[in-house]
Amino acid sequence: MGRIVLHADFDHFYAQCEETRNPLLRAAPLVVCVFSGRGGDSGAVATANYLARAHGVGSGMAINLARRRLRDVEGSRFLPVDFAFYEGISERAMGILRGHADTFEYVGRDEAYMDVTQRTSGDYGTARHVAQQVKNDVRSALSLTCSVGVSPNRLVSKIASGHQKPDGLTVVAPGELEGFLGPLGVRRIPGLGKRAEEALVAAGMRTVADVRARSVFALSEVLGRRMGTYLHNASRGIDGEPVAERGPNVQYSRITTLERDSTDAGFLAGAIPRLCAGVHESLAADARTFRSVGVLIVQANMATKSRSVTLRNATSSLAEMERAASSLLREAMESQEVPVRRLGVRVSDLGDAGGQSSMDDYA
DNA sequence: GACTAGTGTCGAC
DNA sequence: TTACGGTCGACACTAGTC
Repeated sequence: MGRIVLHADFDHFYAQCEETRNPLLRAAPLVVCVFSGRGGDSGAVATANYLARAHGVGSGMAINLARRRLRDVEGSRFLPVDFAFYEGISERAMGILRGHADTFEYVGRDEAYMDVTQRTSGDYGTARHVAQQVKNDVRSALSLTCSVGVSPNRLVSKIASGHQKPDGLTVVAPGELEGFLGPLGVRRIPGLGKRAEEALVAAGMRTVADVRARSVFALSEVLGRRMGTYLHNASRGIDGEPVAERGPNVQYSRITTLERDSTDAGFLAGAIPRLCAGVHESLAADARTFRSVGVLIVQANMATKSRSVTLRNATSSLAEMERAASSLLREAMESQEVPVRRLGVRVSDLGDAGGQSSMDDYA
């Protein structure tokens, strides 16, 4: 029996959350923003509803640019993100999705995979009903719409869920894989971003069908062996990755935009305690230890730099994290000529605190 | 050659 | 005319070591 995998993706999730709290927001363009610490409209767009998207506003865009695009649109609203509120809604949504899955995989606040092979006995008609039921349950419990893709694997279901948005339901049965994928632009393949797309277009490949026409060797020449092999399979709708419960984090980080660009090591060091405290809070909540500490620097020209160090022993000590981060920052700043815009701290090489570590370490 | 540590880049959400 | 978040995962590449 072939597998059947669902992928559910909530439409412009943060904007929809805001709309459930204030339904009047549905009537006009809505932009949910991450304002940086610099005041004014410094920051980026997290998401926008479909009325805003119709004016060319989308995720990742500078807030200022979004303002310009909606300058003449009456009633446009710009709201700051409220992650705690979205998280609460997400938990309830994920609970509903999980209830419809044999195996459930959380991907992010607004996205999940569900293996439904057993409960549908591998039948696509039944799977379509399950997908519709998922959508109905989410709508009646939370007043939210989501788009669902159904196919033999994660890869194609993910592409399918994005095929008809918002509120879509796209089923791609095993015999329809190549016909479904062929006309799509290469960028629709997950994991393939702007850079890879540019490289493929330069090599004469715009659609998935174009990719399929090339050998795995030709693709590897353009994108490297690993990506080439992945793309060769993806263009045929081949993906053997199982739906699996998410494992623990492999890293935790905090990054902040500084009040002003600076090369002053002392000023930058002032941000370290708060960043470390944030990282440590997440670490403590999950009872994890760390062995590697890193600092991240985003320069005023947006180029990035990082420095990291591996400690002798795993630890959960905030003081040790701060010491290591401060020293890495000092070291990085010695050769820093371009002003720094954003500063971050990251820990990795994680372990379980378990019983071997005293809770004093979390102090 | 195998392995590890460290750095930088890319991509998803 | 520009403008630009925060968090996480993965991997390419290099250098050093054995």
